[in-house]
Amino acid sequence: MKIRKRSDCPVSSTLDILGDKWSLLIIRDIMFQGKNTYGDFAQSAEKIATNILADRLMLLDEAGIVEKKDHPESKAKFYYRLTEKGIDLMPLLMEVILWGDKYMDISAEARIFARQIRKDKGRLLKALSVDLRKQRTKERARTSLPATKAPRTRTT
Amino acid sequence: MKIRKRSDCPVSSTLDILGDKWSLLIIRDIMFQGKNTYGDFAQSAEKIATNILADRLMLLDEAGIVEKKDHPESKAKFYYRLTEKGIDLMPLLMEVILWGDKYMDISAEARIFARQIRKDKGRLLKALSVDLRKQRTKERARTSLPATKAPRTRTT
DNA sequence: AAATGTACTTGCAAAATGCAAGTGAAATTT
DNA sequence: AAATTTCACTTGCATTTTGCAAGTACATTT
Repeated sequence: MKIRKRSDCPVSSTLDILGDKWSLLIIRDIMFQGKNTYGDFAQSAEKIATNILADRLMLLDEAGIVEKKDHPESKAKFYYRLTEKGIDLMPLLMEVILWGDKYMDISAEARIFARQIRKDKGRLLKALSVDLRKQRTKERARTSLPATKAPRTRTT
Repeated sequence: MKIRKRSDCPVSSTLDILGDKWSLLIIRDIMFQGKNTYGDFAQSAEKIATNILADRLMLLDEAGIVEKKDHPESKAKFYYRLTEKGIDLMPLLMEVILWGDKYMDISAEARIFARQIRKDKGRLLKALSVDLRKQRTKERARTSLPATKAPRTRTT
Protein backbone atom coordinates (compact mmCIF):
# COMPACT_ATOMS: atom_id res chain seq x y z
CA MET A 1 0.00 0.00 0.00
CA LYS A 2 1.65 3.16 -1.22
CA ILE A 3 0.71 6.77 -0.50
CA ARG A 4 0.71 8.94 -3.59
CA LYS A 5 0.36 12.69 -3.43
CA ARG A 6 -2.44 13.73 -5.75
CA SER A 7 -1.87 17.48 -5.77
CA ASP A 8 -0.28 20.31 -3.80
CA CYS A 9 -3.54 21.19 -2.07
CA PRO A 10 -3.48 20.92 1.74
CA VAL A 11 -6.88 19.24 1.86
CA SER A 12 -5.92 16.69 -0.74
CA SER A 13 -2.52 16.06 0.82
CA THR A 14 -4.01 15.57 4.26
CA LEU A 15 -6.57 13.16 2.84
CA ASP A 16 -3.77 11.26 1.12
CA ILE A 17 -2.74 10.22 4.64
CA LEU A 18 -5.91 10.40 6.73
CA GLY A 19 -8.64 9.95 4.14
CA ASP A 20 -9.98 6.55 5.07
CA LYS A 21 -12.44 5.13 7.55
CA TRP A 22 -9.95 3.97 10.19
CA SER A 23 -6.90 6.18 10.68
CA LEU A 24 -8.68 8.95 12.54
CA LEU A 25 -10.36 6.41 14.80
CA ILE A 26 -6.98 5.16 16.00
CA ILE A 27 -5.92 8.75 16.59
CA ARG A 28 -9.19 9.40 18.41
CA ASP A 29 -8.55 6.41 20.67
CA ILE A 30 -5.11 7.64 21.68
CA MET A 31 -6.21 11.27 21.92
CA PHE A 32 -9.47 10.99 23.82
CA GLN A 33 -9.78 7.44 25.11
CA GLY A 34 -6.41 6.93 26.73
CA LYS A 35 -5.70 3.91 24.55
CA ASN A 36 -2.13 3.04 23.68
CA THR A 37 -1.81 -0.59 22.61
CA TYR A 38 -2.76 -2.75 19.67
CA GLY A 39 -5.15 -4.68 21.87
CA ASP A 40 -6.81 -1.46 23.04
CA PHE A 41 -7.42 -0.35 19.47
CA ALA A 42 -8.70 -3.75 18.40
CA GLN A 43 -11.37 -3.61 21.11
CA SER A 44 -12.98 -0.34 20.02
CA ALA A 45 -16.67 -0.33 19.19
CA GLU A 46 -16.06 -0.17 15.44
CA LYS A 47 -14.27 -3.54 15.37
CA ILE A 48 -11.40 -2.86 13.03
CA ALA A 49 -9.98 -5.96 11.33
CA THR A 50 -6.59 -6.88 12.74
CA ASN A 51 -4.77 -6.74 9.41
CA ILE A 52 -6.14 -3.25 8.72
CA LEU A 53 -5.18 -2.15 12.22
CA ALA A 54 -1.61 -3.35 11.75
CA ASP A 55 -1.46 -1.65 8.36
CA ARG A 56 -2.79 1.70 9.63
CA LEU A 57 -0.48 1.71 12.64
CA MET A 58 2.43 1.22 10.27
CA LEU A 59 1.26 4.01 7.96
CA LEU A 60 0.61 6.43 10.82
CA ASP A 61 4.06 5.62 12.16
CA GLU A 62 5.63 6.22 8.75
CA ALA A 63 3.71 9.49 8.47
CA GLY A 64 5.18 10.60 11.80
CA ILE A 65 1.79 10.87 13.47
CA VAL A 66 2.21 8.04 15.97
CA GLU A 67 5.34 6.48 17.48
CA LYS A 68 5.76 2.84 18.45
CA LYS A 69 7.67 2.38 21.67
CA ASP A 70 8.39 -0.48 24.07
CA HIS A 71 5.65 -0.73 26.64
CA PRO A 72 6.92 0.45 30.03
CA GLU A 73 5.21 -2.38 31.89
CA SER A 74 5.31 -5.38 29.58
CA LYS A 75 7.65 -6.81 27.00
CA ALA A 76 4.73 -8.49 25.29
CA LYS A 77 3.14 -5.14 24.37
CA PHE A 78 4.07 -2.05 22.47
CA TYR A 79 3.12 1.44 23.46
CA TYR A 80 1.71 3.69 20.72
CA ARG A 81 1.60 7.42 21.39
CA LEU A 82 1.01 10.56 19.39
CA THR A 83 3.86 12.72 18.15
CA GLU A 84 3.52 16.52 18.16
CA LYS A 85 2.30 16.17 14.58
CA GLY A 86 -0.38 13.82 15.83
CA ILE A 87 -1.32 15.99 18.80
CA ASP A 88 -1.71 18.86 16.34
CA LEU A 89 -4.64 17.00 14.81
CA MET A 90 -6.70 17.74 17.90
CA PRO A 91 -8.41 20.90 16.58
CA LEU A 92 -9.40 18.95 13.46
CA LEU A 93 -10.76 16.06 15.52
CA MET A 94 -12.68 18.50 17.71
CA GLU A 95 -14.37 20.00 14.66
CA VAL A 96 -15.26 16.50 13.50
CA ILE A 97 -16.83 15.87 16.90
CA LEU A 98 -18.74 19.18 16.83
CA TRP A 99 -20.13 18.50 13.36
CA GLY A 100 -20.95 14.92 14.29
CA ASP A 101 -22.67 16.15 17.43
CA LYS A 102 -24.80 18.56 15.40
CA TYR A 103 -25.85 16.19 12.63
CA MET A 104 -25.38 12.58 13.67
CA ASP A 105 -27.10 10.28 16.09
CA ILE A 106 -24.48 9.72 18.78
CA SER A 107 -24.20 8.60 22.40
CA ALA A 108 -25.14 10.74 25.38
CA GLU A 109 -21.56 10.49 26.57
CA ALA A 110 -20.29 11.85 23.28
CA ARG A 111 -22.77 14.73 23.47
CA ILE A 112 -21.40 15.68 26.86
CA PHE A 113 -17.89 15.74 25.49
CA ALA A 114 -19.02 17.81 22.50
CA ARG A 115 -20.62 20.28 24.87
CA GLN A 116 -17.32 20.64 26.72
CA ILE A 117 -15.56 21.37 23.45
CA ARG A 118 -18.19 23.93 22.48
CA LYS A 119 -17.98 25.59 25.87
CA ASP A 120 -14.23 26.18 25.91
CA LYS A 121 -12.35 24.60 23.06
CA GLY A 122 -9.10 26.42 23.74
CA ARG A 123 -8.82 25.40 27.34
CA LEU A 124 -9.77 21.77 26.69
CA LEU A 125 -7.32 21.62 23.81
CA LYS A 126 -4.52 22.82 26.03
CA ALA A 127 -5.41 20.53 28.92
CA LEU A 128 -5.62 17.43 26.76
CA SER A 129 -2.47 18.30 24.85
CA VAL A 130 -0.58 18.55 28.10
CA ASP A 131 -1.83 15.12 29.10
CA LEU A 132 -0.75 13.61 25.78
CA ARG A 133 2.68 15.15 26.07
CA LYS A 134 3.05 13.57 29.50
CA GLN A 135 2.91 10.21 27.72
CA ARG A 136 6.24 11.34 26.31
CA THR A 137 7.87 11.84 29.73
CA LYS A 138 8.47 9.93 32.98
CA GLU A 139 5.23 11.31 34.40
CA ARG A 140 3.32 9.06 32.08
CA ALA A 141 2.74 6.16 34.41
CA ARG A 142 1.32 8.31 37.19
CA THR A 143 -1.04 10.57 35.28
CA SER A 144 -2.35 9.09 32.08
CA LEU A 145 -2.45 5.34 31.88
CA PRO A 146 -5.91 4.96 33.39
CA ALA A 147 -8.15 5.72 30.43
CA THR A 148 -10.47 8.68 30.67
CA LYS A 149 -13.57 8.11 28.63
CA ALA A 150 -14.94 11.63 28.96
CA PRO A 151 -11.85 13.47 30.01
CA ARG A 152 -12.38 15.60 33.07
CA THR A 153 -11.15 19.14 32.70
CA ARG A 154 -9.12 20.76 35.35
CA THR A 155 -9.72 24.43 36.06
CA THR A 156 -6.15 24.95 37.22
CA MET B 1 -22.78 1.29 -2.11
CA LYS B 2 -24.41 1.40 1.28
CA ILE B 3 -23.42 3.47 4.30
CA ARG B 4 -23.36 1.48 7.51
CA LYS B 5 -23.04 3.14 10.88
CA ARG B 6 -20.24 1.47 12.79
CA SER B 7 -20.89 2.97 16.22
CA ASP B 8 -22.53 5.90 18.01
CA CYS B 9 -19.28 7.88 18.13
CA PRO B 10 -19.37 11.26 16.36
CA VAL B 11 -15.95 10.73 14.80
CA SER B 12 -16.86 7.30 13.50
CA SER B 13 -20.27 8.43 12.27
CA THR B 14 -18.79 11.40 10.44
CA LEU B 15 -16.20 9.17 8.84
CA ASP B 16 -18.95 6.78 7.78
CA ILE B 17 -20.00 9.56 5.39
CA LEU B 18 -16.85 11.60 4.74
CA GLY B 19 -14.09 9.08 5.41
CA ASP B 20 -12.73 8.58 1.92
CA LYS B 21 -10.27 10.29 -0.35
CA TRP B 22 -12.76 12.21 -2.51
CA SER B 23 -15.85 13.50 -0.71
CA LEU B 24 -14.12 16.35 1.10
CA LEU B 25 -12.43 17.42 -2.13
CA ILE B 26 -15.80 17.95 -3.78
CA ILE B 27 -16.91 19.94 -0.75
CA ARG B 28 -13.65 21.92 -0.87
CA ASP B 29 -14.29 22.76 -4.53
CA ILE B 30 -17.75 24.14 -3.82
CA MET B 31 -16.71 25.83 -0.61
CA PHE B 32 -13.45 27.50 -1.61
CA GLN B 33 -13.11 27.24 -5.37
CA GLY B 34 -16.49 28.48 -6.51
CA LYS B 35 -17.14 25.25 -8.39
CA ASN B 36 -20.68 24.05 -8.86
CA THR B 37 -20.95 21.60 -11.75
CA TYR B 38 -19.96 18.04 -12.51
CA GLY B 39 -17.56 19.31 -15.15
CA ASP B 40 -15.95 21.71 -12.67
CA PHE B 41 -15.32 18.90 -10.19
CA ALA B 42 -14.00 16.57 -12.87
CA GLN B 43 -11.37 19.14 -13.82
CA SER B 44 -9.77 19.50 -10.39
CA ALA B 45 -6.08 18.78 -10.03
CA GLU B 46 -6.65 15.41 -8.36
CA LYS B 47 -8.40 13.97 -11.41
CA ILE B 48 -11.26 12.05 -9.87
CA ALA B 49 -12.63 9.23 -12.02
CA THR B 50 -16.04 10.09 -13.45
CA ASN B 51 -17.80 7.07 -11.98
CA ILE B 52 -16.46 7.87 -8.52
CA LEU B 53 -17.48 11.49 -8.93
CA ALA B 54 -21.03 10.54 -9.86
CA ASP B 55 -21.17 8.13 -6.95
CA ARG B 56 -19.90 10.65 -4.39
CA LEU B 57 -22.23 13.39 -5.60
CA MET B 58 -25.11 10.99 -5.13
CA LEU B 59 -23.94 10.02 -1.63
CA LEU B 60 -23.37 13.64 -0.58
CA ASP B 61 -26.81 14.48 -1.88
CA GLU B 62 -28.36 11.57 0.03
CA ALA B 63 -26.47 12.69 3.14
CA GLY B 64 -28.00 16.16 2.79
CA ILE B 65 -24.62 17.85 2.40
CA VAL B 66 -25.04 18.97 -1.20
CA GLU B 67 -28.14 19.68 -3.27
CA LYS B 68 -28.53 19.06 -6.99
CA LYS B 69 -30.47 21.80 -8.75
CA ASP B 70 -31.15 22.83 -12.32
CA HIS B 71 -28.44 25.12 -13.56
CA PRO B 72 -29.75 28.67 -13.84
CA GLU B 73 -28.05 29.27 -17.17
CA SER B 74 -28.08 25.95 -19.01
CA LYS B 75 -30.39 22.97 -19.30
CA ALA B 76 -27.38 20.80 -20.13
CA LYS B 77 -25.87 21.33 -16.68
CA PHE B 78 -26.81 20.79 -13.10
CA TYR B 79 -25.92 23.12 -10.27
CA TYR B 80 -24.51 21.56 -7.11
CA ARG B 81 -24.45 23.68 -3.98
CA LEU B 82 -23.89 23.13 -0.27
CA THR B 83 -26.75 22.84 2.17
CA GLU B 84 -26.46 24.39 5.63
CA LYS B 85 -25.21 21.00 6.78
CA GLY B 86 -22.50 21.23 4.15
CA ILE B 87 -21.61 24.84 4.94
CA ASP B 88 -21.24 23.76 8.57
CA LEU B 89 -18.28 21.64 7.49
CA MET B 90 -16.25 24.81 6.94
CA PRO B 91 -14.57 24.88 10.37
CA LEU B 92 -13.54 21.26 9.85
CA LEU B 93 -12.16 22.01 6.39
CA MET B 94 -10.28 25.01 7.76
CA GLU B 95 -8.58 22.85 10.37
CA VAL B 96 -7.63 20.38 7.65
CA ILE B 97 -6.09 23.25 5.72
CA LEU B 98 -4.22 24.55 8.78
CA TRP B 99 -2.79 21.13 9.57
CA GLY B 100 -1.93 20.54 5.93
CA ASP B 101 -0.24 23.92 5.82
CA LYS B 102 1.86 23.06 8.85
CA TYR B 103 2.95 19.59 7.81
CA MET B 104 2.52 19.07 4.08
CA ASP B 105 4.26 20.38 1.03
CA ILE B 106 1.64 22.59 -0.60
CA SER B 107 1.34 25.43 -3.09
CA ALA B 108 2.23 29.03 -2.32
CA GLU B 109 -1.35 29.98 -3.09
CA ALA B 110 -2.62 27.51 -0.51
CA ARG B 111 -0.17 28.86 2.05
CA ILE B 112 -1.58 32.34 1.54
CA PHE B 113 -5.09 31.07 2.13
CA ALA B 114 -3.95 29.19 5.24
CA ARG B 115 -2.41 32.39 6.55
CA GLN B 116 -5.73 34.18 6.09
CA ILE B 117 -7.46 31.46 8.08
CA ARG B 118 -4.86 31.63 10.82
CA LYS B 119 -5.12 35.41 10.97
CA ASP B 120 -8.87 35.64 11.45
CA LYS B 121 -10.72 32.37 11.17
CA GLY B 122 -13.99 33.68 12.52
CA ARG B 123 -14.30 36.56 10.13
CA LEU B 124 -13.30 34.50 7.08
CA LEU B 125 -15.72 31.79 8.10
CA LYS B 126 -18.55 34.25 8.27
CA ALA B 127 -17.66 35.98 5.02
CA LEU B 128 -17.40 32.74 3.05
CA SER B 129 -20.55 31.31 4.61
CA VAL B 130 -22.46 34.37 3.51
CA ASP B 131 -21.18 33.90 -0.03
CA LEU B 132 -22.21 30.24 -0.07
CA ARG B 133 -25.68 31.09 1.19
CA LYS B 134 -26.03 33.57 -1.65
CA GLN B 135 -25.85 30.59 -3.99
CA ARG B 136 -29.16 29.72 -2.43
CA THR B 137 -30.84 33.02 -3.36
CA LYS B 138 -31.41 35.24 -6.37
CA GLU B 139 -28.19 37.09 -5.67
CA ARG B 140 -26.24 34.07 -6.74
CA ALA B 141 -25.58 35.01 -10.33
CA ARG B 142 -24.15 38.40 -9.47
CA THR B 143 -21.83 37.61 -6.58
CA SER B 144 -20.48 34.13 -6.63
CA LEU B 145 -20.34 32.43 -9.99
CA PRO B 146 -16.89 33.70 -10.92
CA ALA B 147 -14.62 31.31 -9.04
CA THR B 148 -12.36 32.74 -6.38
CA LYS B 149 -9.21 30.67 -6.12
CA ALA B 150 -7.85 32.45 -3.06
CA PRO B 151 -11.01 34.16 -1.87
CA ARG B 152 -10.50 37.81 -1.20
CA THR B 153 -11.75 38.94 2.16
CA ARG B 154 -13.76 42.06 2.53
CA THR B 155 -13.09 44.19 5.56
CA THR B 156 -16.62 45.51 5.62
C1' DA C 1 -27.93 18.54 -39.51
C1' DA C 2 -23.45 17.77 -37.82
C1' DA C 3 -20.19 18.59 -34.27
C1' DT C 4 -19.36 19.57 -29.65
C1' DG C 5 -20.35 19.99 -24.61
C1' DT C 6 -22.25 18.05 -20.47
C1' DA C 7 -23.49 14.59 -17.24
C1' DC C 8 -23.32 10.73 -16.58
C1' DT C 9 -23.14 4.87 -17.22
C1' DT C 10 -20.91 0.53 -18.24
C1' DG C 11 -17.45 -3.12 -18.27
C1' DC C 12 -13.47 -4.79 -16.51
C1' DA C 13 -8.90 -5.02 -14.15
C1' DA C 14 -6.51 -3.71 -9.98
C1' DA C 15 -6.42 -2.52 -5.32
C1' DA C 16 -8.30 -2.26 -0.72
C1' DT C 17 -11.12 -4.24 2.78
C1' DG C 18 -13.11 -7.77 5.74
C1' DC C 19 -13.09 -12.26 7.80
C1' DA C 20 -11.21 -16.40 9.84
C1' DA C 21 -7.56 -18.86 11.07
C1' DG C 22 -2.82 -19.14 12.06
C1' DT C 23 2.04 -17.97 14.33
C1' DG C 24 5.51 -17.00 17.75
C1' DA C 25 7.07 -14.72 21.79
C1' DA C 26 5.83 -13.19 26.55
C1' DA C 27 3.08 -13.59 30.64
C1' DT C 28 0.26 -16.26 33.59
C1' DT C 29 -1.68 -20.37 35.59
C1' DT C 30 -1.32 -24.91 37.24
C1' DA D 1 8.48 -26.37 34.51
C1' DA D 2 4.72 -27.50 31.59
C1' DA D 3 0.52 -25.97 29.94
C1' DT D 4 -2.48 -22.21 28.97
C1' DT D 5 -3.47 -17.68 27.88
C1' DT D 6 -2.33 -13.01 26.27
C1' DC D 7 -0.51 -10.19 22.85
C1' DA D 8 0.78 -8.40 18.45
C1' DC D 9 0.65 -9.40 14.62
C1' DT D 10 0.53 -12.40 9.61
C1' DT D 11 -1.57 -15.13 6.04
C1' DG D 12 -4.99 -16.70 2.72
C1' DC D 13 -8.97 -15.84 0.48
C1' DA D 14 -13.63 -13.84 -0.69
C1' DT D 15 -15.93 -9.46 -1.19
C1' DT D 16 -16.04 -4.67 -2.04
C1' DT D 17 -14.22 -0.47 -3.78
C1' DT D 18 -11.48 2.03 -6.93
C1' DG D 19 -9.51 3.36 -11.30
C1' DC D 20 -9.42 3.45 -16.21
C1' DA D 21 -11.34 3.56 -20.86
C1' DA D 22 -15.03 3.68 -23.61
C1' DG D 23 -19.80 4.52 -24.52
C1' DT D 24 -24.54 6.85 -24.17
C1' DA D 25 -28.10 10.39 -24.19
C1' DC D 26 -29.59 14.89 -24.17
C1' DA D 27 -28.43 20.08 -24.84
C1' DT D 28 -26.07 23.52 -27.15
C1' DT D 29 -23.36 25.47 -30.83
C1' DT D 30 -22.00 25.85 -35.63
